[in-house]
Amino acid sequence: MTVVTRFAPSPTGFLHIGGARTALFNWLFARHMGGKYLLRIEDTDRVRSTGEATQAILSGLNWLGLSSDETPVYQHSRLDRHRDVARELLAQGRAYHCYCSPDELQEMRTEARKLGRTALYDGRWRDRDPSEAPAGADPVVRLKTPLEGETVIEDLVQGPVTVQNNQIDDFILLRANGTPTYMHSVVVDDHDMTITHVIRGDDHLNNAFRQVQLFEAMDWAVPTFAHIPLIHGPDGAKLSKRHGALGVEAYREMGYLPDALCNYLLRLGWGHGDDEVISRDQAIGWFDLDGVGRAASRFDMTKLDNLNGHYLRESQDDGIVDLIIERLEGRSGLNLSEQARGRIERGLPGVKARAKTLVELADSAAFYAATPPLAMTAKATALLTDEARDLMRGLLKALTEVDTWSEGVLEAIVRVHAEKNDVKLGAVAQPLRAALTGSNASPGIFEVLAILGPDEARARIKAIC
RNA sequence: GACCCCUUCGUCUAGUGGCCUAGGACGACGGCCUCUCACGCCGUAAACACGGGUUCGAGUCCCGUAGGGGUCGCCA
Repeated sequence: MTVVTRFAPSPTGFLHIGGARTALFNWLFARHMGGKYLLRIEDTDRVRSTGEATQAILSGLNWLGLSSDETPVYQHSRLDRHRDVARELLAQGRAYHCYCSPDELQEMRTEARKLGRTALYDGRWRDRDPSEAPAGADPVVRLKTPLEGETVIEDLVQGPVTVQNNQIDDFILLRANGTPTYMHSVVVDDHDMTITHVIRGDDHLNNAFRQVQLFEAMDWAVPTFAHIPLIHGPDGAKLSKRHGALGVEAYREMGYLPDALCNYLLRLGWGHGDDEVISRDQAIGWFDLDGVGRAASRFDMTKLDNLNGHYLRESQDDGIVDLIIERLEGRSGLNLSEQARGRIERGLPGVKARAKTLVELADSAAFYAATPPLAMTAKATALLTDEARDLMRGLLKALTEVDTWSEGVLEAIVRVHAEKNDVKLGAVAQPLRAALTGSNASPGIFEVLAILGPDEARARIKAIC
C-alpha cells in the first residue's frame, strides 16, 4: 500500500509556524516512505475563508519547498459529494435529523457543565419521530455514534489512546443550511483522497475519535493517525503573534532561509541522535514518526538565528547576493551601480560570517554600496579623534602611490604606517574602519580596503580628514 | 468542571532496565585567535517535577500527586 499524506489548512489566515511544521512532517514522511503528499484547502467555512489566505498559504509552502505532489483539492468544491454521503447515512439509519435550536443546545451544554460532565449533545432527536419536528425548522444531520464500549486509536506518536464511547456525542454532519461541517468533510475527503496517514496537530486528537465513528459508519478503512504536539511560545503558553505565530512570509521578510527554517522546525519535536544540521536529503532518509516527541516544545528564536547563520555561511554566494542587492535597493529605492554590486559580491564572503539573517547581512554589506561622505555611527565618530585624523592624513599619502592594490600590499602599507608613527595597528585600523565603513565593526580592514579599490578608498578617507 | 495528552540542563533534545559519573546543540559564562565585530577553536556552570512501588538494578516499567497543554461550536 502506498503511503498518502496530506496537509489540510483552512484558509482563514496565514500559514503559521505550527502549520509549516505539520506540512513538513507530512512531506517528509511521504518522501521517506516513497509515497505521495497532497494538499487540501479546507474552505467549507465560506465566510471566513479568503482567497488572500489561500494564496499566502500556497506561496508559503512553495517558499519552504513543500508544495503538493498533485493539484490542491478545494474542499468546498466537493459539497455535493459530502451531501451524498450524509444522505446515504440517513438512508441507512446511521444518521438522523435533529431539530434542536441553538438556544436549546446552549442550555444543554450549560446544564451538563453544571452537573460536572463533558458538554455533549444528549441525543434527544436520535429516536424521536420526525413528525414531532417543529414546523418550519430546518434540521441538522447528526451521526448515530455508539452508546457503549470504547474506541481505541493506535496513534503513531501518542501511542494507544482510549476513549469511552459515551464521551463521543452524535455530532453534526450537515448544518441546517445543508453545508457539511469540518468533521464530516475531513472524513469524506480523506477517504476519497485515499489518505493512509493523517499527520496533524495534537489539538485534533479528540476529534479523531469522532472521525473514527464516521469512517466506521461508512465501512471505510480508518487511516493511521499521528498527532504531533503543538508548538508553544518561549513562555510555555500558546504561541502568540509576539513570538512565533507569524506567517512564514514574515520569517522570509526577517531574512531567514527556507532550508534553515525547515531544519529548525524538524528539530523542534524530533531528533536523530546528536545531529543538528540536517540536509533535506538526510531528513528524508531519517525521518520517522516514532522519533517525534510527545510533549509540546517551545519556539526558540535564538536557536533559529544560530541555524540560519550556519546556513547563510554554507550557502552559495551567487544564491544570496541577489537577495542582498534586492533588499538594499528596496531600502534606498535606488538601483545599485555596477561598481557597488561588484563590491558587494566580492565582499560577501567576508560579511557572511557576521550575520544571522539576510537583514543583518544587508546591514553589514550596505557600506560597500554607500557613497562618501558616509553616515557614521556614534562609535565610529568617537574613533575619529584629532590624532586619528592626523594618522589618516598620513595614511592617505602613503596610499597615493600603490602599484598593486591588493590585500597583502595594503596590509604592509598600513602596518608600516603604524610602526612609523609608533602606534599599535589598532590605532590606525580603527579610524580607518570608521572612515571606510562608517562603523566600528566590519570585515577585516585590509579586505575592505582591497575591495573598495583605490579611488573609492581614498575618497572615503579624504572625506573624514 | 469533564474527558484526553504531556513532564530529562533556561531552551531543543539523546536515552527503549545495567554502556548514565545522564551525552549533544542553542543560549550563558571564561579563554584562545585577532585590526574591530563576528566566525572558528578550547573549557565551565547547568536537568531526570515530586512521592510510592516492581526489580539484584529505574531517567527508562506501574500507581499516585503536583504542574502544564489540548478538547468540549450548525469554526476548522
